[in-house]
Amino acid sequence: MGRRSIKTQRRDDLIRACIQTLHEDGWEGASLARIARRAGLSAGLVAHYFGDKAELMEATMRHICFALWRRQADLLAAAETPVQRLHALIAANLGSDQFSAESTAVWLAFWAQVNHSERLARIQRITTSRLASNLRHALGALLPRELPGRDAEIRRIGLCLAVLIDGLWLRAALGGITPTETQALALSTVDAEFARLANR
Amino acid sequence: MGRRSIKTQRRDDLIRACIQTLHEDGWEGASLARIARRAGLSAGLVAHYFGDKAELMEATMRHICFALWRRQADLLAAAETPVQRLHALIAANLGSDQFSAESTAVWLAFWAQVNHSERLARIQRITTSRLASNLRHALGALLPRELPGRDAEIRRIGLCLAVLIDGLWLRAALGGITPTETQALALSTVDAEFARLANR
Amino acid sequence: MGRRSIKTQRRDDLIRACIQTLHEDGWEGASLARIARRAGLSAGLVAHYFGDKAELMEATMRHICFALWRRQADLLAAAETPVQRLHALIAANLGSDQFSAESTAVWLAFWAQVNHSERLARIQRITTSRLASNLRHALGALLPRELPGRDAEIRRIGLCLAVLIDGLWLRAALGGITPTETQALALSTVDAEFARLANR
Amino acid sequence: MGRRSIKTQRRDDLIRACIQTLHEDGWEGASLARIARRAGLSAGLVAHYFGDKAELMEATMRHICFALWRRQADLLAAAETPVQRLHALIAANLGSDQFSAESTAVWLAFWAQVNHSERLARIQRITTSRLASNLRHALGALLPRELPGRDAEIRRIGLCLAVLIDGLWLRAALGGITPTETQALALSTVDAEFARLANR
DNA sequence: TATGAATGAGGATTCATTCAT
DNA sequence: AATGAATGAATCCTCATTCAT
Repeated sequence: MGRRSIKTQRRDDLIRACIQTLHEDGWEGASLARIARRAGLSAGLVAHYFGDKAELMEATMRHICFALWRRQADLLAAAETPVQRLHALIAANLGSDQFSAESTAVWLAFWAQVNHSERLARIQRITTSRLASNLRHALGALLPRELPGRDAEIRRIGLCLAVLIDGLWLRAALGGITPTETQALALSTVDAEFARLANR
Repeated sequence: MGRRSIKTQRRDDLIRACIQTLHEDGWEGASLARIARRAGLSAGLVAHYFGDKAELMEATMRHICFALWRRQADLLAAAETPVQRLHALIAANLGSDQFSAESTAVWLAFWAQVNHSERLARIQRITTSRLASNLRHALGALLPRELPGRDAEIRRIGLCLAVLIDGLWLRAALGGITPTETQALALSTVDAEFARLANR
Repeated sequence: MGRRSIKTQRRDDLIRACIQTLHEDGWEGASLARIARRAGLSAGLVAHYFGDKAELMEATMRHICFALWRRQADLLAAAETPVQRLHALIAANLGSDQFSAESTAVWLAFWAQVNHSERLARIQRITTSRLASNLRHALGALLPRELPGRDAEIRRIGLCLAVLIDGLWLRAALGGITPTETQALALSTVDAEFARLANR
Repeated sequence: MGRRSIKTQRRDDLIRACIQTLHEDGWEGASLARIARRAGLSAGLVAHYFGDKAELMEATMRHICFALWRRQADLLAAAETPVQRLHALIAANLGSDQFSAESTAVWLAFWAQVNHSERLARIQRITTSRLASNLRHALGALLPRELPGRDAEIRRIGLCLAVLIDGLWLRAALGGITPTETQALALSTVDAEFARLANR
């Protein structure tokens, strides 16, 4: 399969530099000059490969999302039981590979832009709804058929978990939590919810 | 009651305009000129009253935090039982007065800056730890003394609630949730945690 | 009646510098930096006073047109007979005050932009049609009522004179003619047209 | 007759694309990238075939001039009487083939550059003086030998016609005239001049 | 012959900030 | 207390040009 084309290579370099710069300097500090310099390239090349700063940012956000989606898909594919599938989703979202200082900081930067860029908003909506749908699907296989208010419970627990995951990313981005704690927290919340259902 | 001094009045006008501008135009779009124009003042006045753009932003964040802190204090003061105190905290953080599109959007903008401004970071840390401490205090009065691993449980449930609240703010800022749903979700999560404890 | 306001003064300075720069460096060479430097101001001030480069250019074109219109109006007002009115129009358009190297070069620069700026096109159309209407009006008082095809003749001679004037401006801008020759040429063309009418 | 060399072909493609781009986007909008894209070639090729943007522009102006010169020569060659020769010149300059929106717009773009490029100025001077000389020659055969002030009259009418032609090109470029009107106007001006001479 | 990678300069524009009034 | 004049730096972007392949 040979070497990647220069175009792909350069785009990757720039996206990687963009992520690093967003992490270290924030959205405001992420000027094209700085990003390009970090990538060892000239600023003009961004226009050449992305056309626009906005497009570079969009590509960067998509890059981060793809990594997360792929991770989810991989872990889901390896899971065999419903419980494993639920744990796979938690592990994918809170695993140390995605849940790094860089990734979370970049997400934070993007979240702040979402309301002012329809393009970014779209990517964010897709990511959110994909996780929600995966969670509901996994929960659906776990809750007994005859449970009263089953659908509502699925939605509620799914939303709770998704919100919890967002909150943990946020906290990680703000520097108040370690990856290892987070999975335990999410898992015990699942336990608690099941306990509540059993208690009814 | 007397008139507020002009200084206080102007500072308030500018902070209010700053919030509105952050909401509508985001951090990047919030230039001093725009903020001042919205306040009906000239751009030069910001220097007069705040010295700096950074200081205006800091004051704005403090303004938002104060409102949340005061709300928490008010509702806590009105609560009589431990359960009411816990509900008061949830109501203060997720009540429709704080949990508005404006407030959440402004928080989002600030979160993205926190890692690049020690001053903002300090305010954020105070807010976070104040809520955490309030939550732990309220939970401490609810969990039985003899519960094994009591302290760890308090910390865990407190963290879970705090993270959930952050996640809900985030989601509200991104436009995927209504205020009314959120309190129910938080309350039912509390129920679930208690159910889990009872189940052990 | 007192000094002009700073705003008016600065706008005038910039417009004057713009004209000079267009003359010496052409449209392409007329960067904001160069214009501002010639005016002894900083480049940022253009935004302050005009908002835009396009608006500065528009104001500059309007400035030139105003001067021409005013000159026409002044000379027309001083004219007493129909013949004097016709000569007044020629004198206004080809007089040495408007018909200078600077003015004609600026017109040349603008003409080249007219097809790519609706704003400039509008100003150009107004100028053209104002001269045409003035010419037709003056000619109307000169041609005998009973002349067959009178209206068509008025339009034709008017157009001929207007086109001749444009052509002379163009030639002046390209450096091939002196102002004094031009009025004689225009006047003799008028004579020729009248001779043709008398000959019929 | 054989195929034209690739070099000639490519140069022609680029010149044609340059004309079209000057027409549609004006001098400012005519970047090498855009011109090359319209020609279906890469931007780098311009350097290969012309060395320079300036040289491409020069070649383009020469291309337009050649077409006009050739047209004049063809029509002159077909003319048999002095009057036909004069009409031939008018027809060549105001015929619908040269007098098109494209051609006039390109001329306009070039005129605006002439004062800032000696190379372009030279081409423009040649074109102007060639037309003037042709006109004077044709007029010389028409005016009676014994006419007092004959040489001055030739120069004057020649200049008048040349200026009129320029003015008509200008007006066509600015979009205020149709080709068919123009020849009639030029011809009737010639009539008028002759009437004036006869009247003396 | 042709491409497109790469650069660096230059342009318009925005903006926080300072200062005289 | 308040304005708005003025600056200069920084940002994004466009572009002509060069060069390796």
